[in-house]
Amino acid sequence: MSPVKPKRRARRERKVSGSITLAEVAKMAGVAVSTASRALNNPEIVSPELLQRVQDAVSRSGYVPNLLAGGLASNRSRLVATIVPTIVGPALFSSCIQAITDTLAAGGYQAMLGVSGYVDSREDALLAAIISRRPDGIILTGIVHSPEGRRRLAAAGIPVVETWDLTPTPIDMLVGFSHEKVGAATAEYFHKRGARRPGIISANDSRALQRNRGFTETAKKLGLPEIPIHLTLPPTTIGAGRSGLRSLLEQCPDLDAVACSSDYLALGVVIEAQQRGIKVPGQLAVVGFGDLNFAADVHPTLSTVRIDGEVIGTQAARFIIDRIEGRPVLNRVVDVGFSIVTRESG
Amino acid sequence: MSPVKPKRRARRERKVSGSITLAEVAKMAGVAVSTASRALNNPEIVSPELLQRVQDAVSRSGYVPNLLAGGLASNRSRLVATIVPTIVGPALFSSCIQAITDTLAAGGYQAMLGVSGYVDSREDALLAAIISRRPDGIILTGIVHSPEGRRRLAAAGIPVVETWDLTPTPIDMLVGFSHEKVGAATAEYFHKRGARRPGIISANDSRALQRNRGFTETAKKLGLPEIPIHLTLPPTTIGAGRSGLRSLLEQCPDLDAVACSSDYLALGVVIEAQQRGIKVPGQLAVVGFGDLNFAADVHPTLSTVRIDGEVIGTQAARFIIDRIEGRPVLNRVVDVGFSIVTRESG
DNA sequence: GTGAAAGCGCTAACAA
DNA sequence: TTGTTAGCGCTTTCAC
Repeated sequence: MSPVKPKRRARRERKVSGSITLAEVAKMAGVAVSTASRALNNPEIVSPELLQRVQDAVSRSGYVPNLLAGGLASNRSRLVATIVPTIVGPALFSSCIQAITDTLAAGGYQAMLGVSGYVDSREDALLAAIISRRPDGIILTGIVHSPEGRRRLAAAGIPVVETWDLTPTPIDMLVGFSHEKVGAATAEYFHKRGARRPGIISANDSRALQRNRGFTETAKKLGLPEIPIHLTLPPTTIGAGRSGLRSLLEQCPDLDAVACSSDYLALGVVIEAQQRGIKVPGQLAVVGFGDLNFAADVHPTLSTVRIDGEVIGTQAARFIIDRIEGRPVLNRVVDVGFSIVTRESG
Repeated sequence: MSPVKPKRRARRERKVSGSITLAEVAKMAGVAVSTASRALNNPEIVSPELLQRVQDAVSRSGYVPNLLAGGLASNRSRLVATIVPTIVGPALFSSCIQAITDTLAAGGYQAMLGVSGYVDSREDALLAAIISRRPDGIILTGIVHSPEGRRRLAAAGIPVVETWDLTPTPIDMLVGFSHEKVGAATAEYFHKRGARRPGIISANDSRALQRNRGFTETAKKLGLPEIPIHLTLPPTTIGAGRSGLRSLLEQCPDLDAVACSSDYLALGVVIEAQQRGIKVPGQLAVVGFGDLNFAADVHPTLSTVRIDGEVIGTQAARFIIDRIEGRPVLNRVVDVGFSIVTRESG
């Protein structure tokens, strides 16, 4: 019986990218593709001569590697996704994101920023889109609220770092600080400085609410009266601070201190107070949150809670890199703490 | 002669991703991979019954598509990269980026944000990293300065939109406004309102410098004296505005108007003026740039140049989507213009 | 409408 | 060291 000769199929017609491939570079350099690949990824294991020839071919051809293909083959994308709720609001995240980007870049990874918005469903969709791209790690600024999202993340088996928040049940790794302690410390701060009727102006987001809880509970222990709270929708603006103070004063004319969930709100409070002839800090003490770049430049200068976003970002990126590169991460939770910066406003 | 029997090689050992693949979904649904693929990407061409079976299998297995593989095979990544110089500085970009993200998401594309920093070499490196990921389009906020970068972009054959600037030689598509005209309009604005000794406080970046040029040239035509300029390094802050005014007043004590390259600077000028007992707008008119969210909330409210970042972002994203989807882009350059918002400060 | 299989460009196992 | 080649998981021909 004659052997079944496989039918020779015509070569499939496929539209190709058109750009230079590693194979072409290899041919130019007169080496095998694998050698060219090694020359680019592990130059130290290639003989100097061939290395040189490959590098020449690369620069002559203008070759740009296709990381989609590389990632698929190696199962490593060299991409670390960072999800932020917004880039509009609290400029507080900015230095953190910058630090993440820089630290990752230094380690040979690329940061990919995704903006989730404040809607849970959007966040889930973004998460799915991101996981589809098989990043080597994911950094979340703020917790993922939906259980669906958390499950997806856990299932993906990708290193995850949550930031800004010290939640009791992290998905994987965590770097942040205790919002409750910030609130408690602020209440003590006011109390120590003689305030007897403090209030709160705060964005209606979960982290700010945690700080409020810390504040009110401590205030109670210190024997302060019920704390009036004015909530405002994010993003926090100077305007919201102004109207917040108006509303708080209506509820409570003898207000003598305000804790704000952002420096923008605090600045708004100061401006509104000045307009009304209320002396800050004489009659009203104001403490903000974030130590944004203007806090030391306005008049009066703003007392505020300072968080080191850079430290958070750097640590988060390190966590991811360590995990990717197989180094053991002993302590999965890092508390970076905070400090209250005393300036003129309170 | 007996046919050469190809030696049966042992199956290669390869570490695999471990996650569910389309092949497994297909097997679960009892269909071919190609059918499963079609069910996900072109549901309308698959029979309702098989479609249902595939969808069931997807949800039962928790399948997450691998877009690296998909992108490699289809030569379309569904990724649009957006490069921003920074996310710290002018919050002006924020609404633009948000609009880009939203518009792309609505069209089924994902926005990937890259932060370039202000260093050219960093920008080039980022560009290379991004092109390696084969995005379907690239949106640049601000021009790419290095010729190397421009060449790379052109060579990549990826749709490119430049934004914020109306340069004479766009790489591809462009949406922005004329910074020179902004400067000219500001000079005219001051002149019309009676200023006789205007000055400029401005960041030392190319766009702000273009506005300065427009300002000084128009001022000259209007017969105004030489314009004193104080330059400051980005990012623009309230503090920089304050010291800027101090320095300008030293050079030129009879200053009666200041154009600032950002609202932060303008607010700093207002604060410094108040500290010195200079009346704004009585003795000093101040105009900012950006119409940031606080401009209407501070006291006095800030006159400023307003750019609609949302329009820019939406248009940029539309450009990209149209191009990707093969719709003809007739007009590759869009001027979105600007307006001067008159408020209390000038 | 469905299935088989040939790639996409690259990495890595294996052989030499 | 270097070369050969089998995949990575998917899309898209091509054939039925």
